[in-house]
Amino acid sequence: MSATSERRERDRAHRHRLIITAARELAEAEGWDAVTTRRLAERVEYSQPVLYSHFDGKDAIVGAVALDGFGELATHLRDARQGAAEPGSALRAVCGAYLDFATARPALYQAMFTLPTDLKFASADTPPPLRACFDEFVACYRADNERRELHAEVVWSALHGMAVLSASGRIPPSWREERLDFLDARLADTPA
Amino acid sequence: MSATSERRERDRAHRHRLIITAARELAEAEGWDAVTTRRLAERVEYSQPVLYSHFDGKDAIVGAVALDGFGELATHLRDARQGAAEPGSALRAVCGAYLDFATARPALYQAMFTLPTDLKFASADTPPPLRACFDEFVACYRADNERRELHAEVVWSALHGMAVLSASGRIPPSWREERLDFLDARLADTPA
DNA sequence: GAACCCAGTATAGCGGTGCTAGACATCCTG
DNA sequence: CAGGATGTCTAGCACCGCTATACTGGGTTC
Repeated sequence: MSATSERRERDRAHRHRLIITAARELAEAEGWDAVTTRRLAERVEYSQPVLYSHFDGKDAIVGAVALDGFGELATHLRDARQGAAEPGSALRAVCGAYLDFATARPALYQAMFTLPTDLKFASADTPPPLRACFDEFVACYRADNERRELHAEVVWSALHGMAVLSASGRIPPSWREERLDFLDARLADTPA
Repeated sequence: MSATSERRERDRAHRHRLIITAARELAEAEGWDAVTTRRLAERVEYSQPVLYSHFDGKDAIVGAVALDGFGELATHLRDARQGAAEPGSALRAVCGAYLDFATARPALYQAMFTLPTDLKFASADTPPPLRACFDEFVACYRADNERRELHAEVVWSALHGMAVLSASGRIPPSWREERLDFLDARLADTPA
């Protein structure tokens, strides 16, 4: 029983990932409106009910894509922070990387922040990748800064606001760099 | 022909508003998912096609509700700014009023910022109420500040980010005041 | 005053949605 | 090799946004 059931479980996990990546590719190619359960099923070459044996519903699929996105965003931010020439420029680098991510993968960003998902953010069971993203902002402040978490929250809020307001054309995309410089100048850690 | 047709036009305008307020009330009571064209038609006691004689589609109805929201937000922000004891506390008052509005009317705020609408924000034809909201932030900075518009954009972005991130439970709602104080302290106009 | 006309309304229906019950096949187990 | 569990598909439900078509009742004209 073990060998075959193990293989089945592998196949199942493989198909699980297949559904997630197919949903993401379809969304990035044609937008989330095009991601219907029928089209998704057709794309993975299974019938609709199979999707429901892997996920509780469409929202859960979107949530799985979003979770992937948080994982990628976390590494993206970490790379930017660690690649900064000096500690003082870490925040600026992370902020730029954040907006890059949001504009480069709009569909993914949409799944992470504006689409209805099954992701729970209630309390201690925050998904680790989401926490990892937040921690990248926190890490831009000195450890002895008692309010570094609060600062990180505000920075993240500002970046998210800039991302969605510029994506919907409510603020002009032209002065992106100036906004980022301003944000960095005003919200960065005060040097010791 | 004039008297009756004028009355008809009045009736029509009245019904136009009836649809908008019905959509808004339904959304605020049961969320936007519950606002379907059928339920909305039933609520205004007309049949579905009547909605389409007033609006291009559901998105346009949401857009009309959103436009109402921007008008209300503008006056709300103006009241807060003008009610500030001294010019130096205007920004703080406006920011507080903004978050109050977002948390007090979540469905309305959703229509204004996250739902798909027909509102055009492309270029010069920005809807006046939206421009009025933005101008309230600008007015919190001195007129000789050359970058007051840029500052206003960043403040608005931060507030919007705080509104949606706390509404979705990604940042804790507890430290709201501290975040606002921090935002005001760092982003306010530098005194002359 | 009667015939006409037309704006405005409702009925009924189209193609699509997310989701699921039941029939069916396929493979492991005893 | 039969029995049973596992897994998949077909078919369909209730609902969605939206619209073509039929109808009706008031205003206009002869």
